[in-house]
Amino acid sequence: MSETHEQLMEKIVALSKRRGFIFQSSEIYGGINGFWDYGPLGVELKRNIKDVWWHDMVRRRNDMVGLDSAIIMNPKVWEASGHVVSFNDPLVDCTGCRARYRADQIFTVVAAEADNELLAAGVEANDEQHAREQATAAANSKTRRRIKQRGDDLSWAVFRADQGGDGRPALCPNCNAELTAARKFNMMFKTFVGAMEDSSAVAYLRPETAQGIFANYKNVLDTSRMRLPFGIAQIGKSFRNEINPRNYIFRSREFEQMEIEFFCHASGADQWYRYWRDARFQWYVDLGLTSSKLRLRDHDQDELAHYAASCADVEYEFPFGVSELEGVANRTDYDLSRHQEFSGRDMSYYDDQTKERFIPYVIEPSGGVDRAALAFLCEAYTEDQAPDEHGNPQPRTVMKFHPRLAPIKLAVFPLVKREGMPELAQRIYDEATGSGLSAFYDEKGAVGRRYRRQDEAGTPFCATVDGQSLEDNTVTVRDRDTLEQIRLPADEVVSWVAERIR
RNA sequence: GCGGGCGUAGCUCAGUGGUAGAGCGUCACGUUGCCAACGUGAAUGUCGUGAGUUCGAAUCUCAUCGCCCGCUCCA
Repeated sequence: MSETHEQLMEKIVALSKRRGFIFQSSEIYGGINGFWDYGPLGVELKRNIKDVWWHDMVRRRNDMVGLDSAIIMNPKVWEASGHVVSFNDPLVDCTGCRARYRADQIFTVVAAEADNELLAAGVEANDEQHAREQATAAANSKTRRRIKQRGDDLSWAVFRADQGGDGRPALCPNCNAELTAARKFNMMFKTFVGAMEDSSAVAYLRPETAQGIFANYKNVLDTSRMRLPFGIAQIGKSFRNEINPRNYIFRSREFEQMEIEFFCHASGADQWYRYWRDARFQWYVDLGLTSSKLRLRDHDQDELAHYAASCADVEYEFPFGVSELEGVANRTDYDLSRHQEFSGRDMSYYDDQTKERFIPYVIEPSGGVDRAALAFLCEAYTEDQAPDEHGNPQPRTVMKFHPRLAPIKLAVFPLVKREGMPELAQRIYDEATGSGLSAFYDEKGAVGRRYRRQDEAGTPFCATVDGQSLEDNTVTVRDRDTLEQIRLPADEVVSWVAERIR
């Protein structure tokens, strides 16, 4: 990350605090790593993101229904989902060069003839065969020749760093020093349900909202009269005990997800996968992430999780690097099959048309609300020039949020604080808030300063009551991005703004 | 978790052992008639937290918490 990118990120963080978008959690007690609070402007931004998503993905569609499932579920859910066993990363540290690795990706290869050890090396590899080849290739020429000569007479030992080699320590791929024993971190937060804090009372804070959808799939099917293909959508908090939260609100231990599980027949899964991948990408574009900073990246085959047939990431180029906003995956029938197996409940679907019974495939678009909020903050942050009272250009900081996402839609000012201007401005403000518009009234100080304050909050429109207003009942409306002003009848301002934030 | 950098007013930062500072912001009054830094005045800090050294610590030592960068990780 270059110096200027760091500085840009720092400016965005500073503005977010200064204007009340985002605060560190428990700041008065020194904070707590990986947790964040949203201030008055931040909560409006975040709520707008969720509202727009819910509107676009659920209410506007006839093939989607919503759900709000509990954060704490029966722990068996997480056994079925695989999180209890595999939602962890066994890690090892090098005692020599202090590097850290995922233990399941590190192999130690030992080749010996009788008691004479020819080769003992650590390598990064996907399986034993590759590990052996890589270790051999990395050895010096004399050793390579010896290995080739001796061939089958050699005894080989290849073991993974998290599985141990009969008491023999694993070796570092970088410096060949000994690695520490593997330590496991399950990333699920544990808690206890009820009065007894024993193993039978252990429960987990959900690491994803998706399982609440799968667990309710039958309930929804039986009660909503939905038929395939259809989706269930949910927005909610999830928790992951990240080893190392980083990059502001990007990787937090408590975060919010917007997830869809879209159920369909296996034969249509690939088509629906491509549909949702493109639709979700376009959603971000439509909300203002139009720059070249937004990408859609298909995963390579070897990058896929074991349950996924295909997967794509919507990525955004943050100041700290390109990172994932949302993942869209074809999860096949893996999840429902697992729940059928673990719960003993039938998860199949009967199609009256084709007389076919099957377990549906699932397409999962899974987005992070906080990551989206951060992307919109980064995208909105703009420094440009605006003229001062003498017409000389001055630097200006403005948050160019899409009007649908802007925390405040309309600010209302009296040009000066007298001659009845505050009264008319107040009436317009009351009408705005009364009709559900997020609005702000300000009569203090010079009007130019009030405009600039709203620029930092990202308010798209400012209405100003002036002397002429008192004669013909019109006001000026100023555009945040162009600074242009138009004159509108005072009683049309609210509907004019409402029109532009749909 | 390892290594490096950092933590002083709401924000950005100065202050290397002797009374806690600046700019911006905020608030009040005045001025102001459409785009920040006009005038006058005001508030704001256990110098991240806790211990230690010292006659005396923002400053030195240790611990701890948090932030940033790299490694690592990322369902």
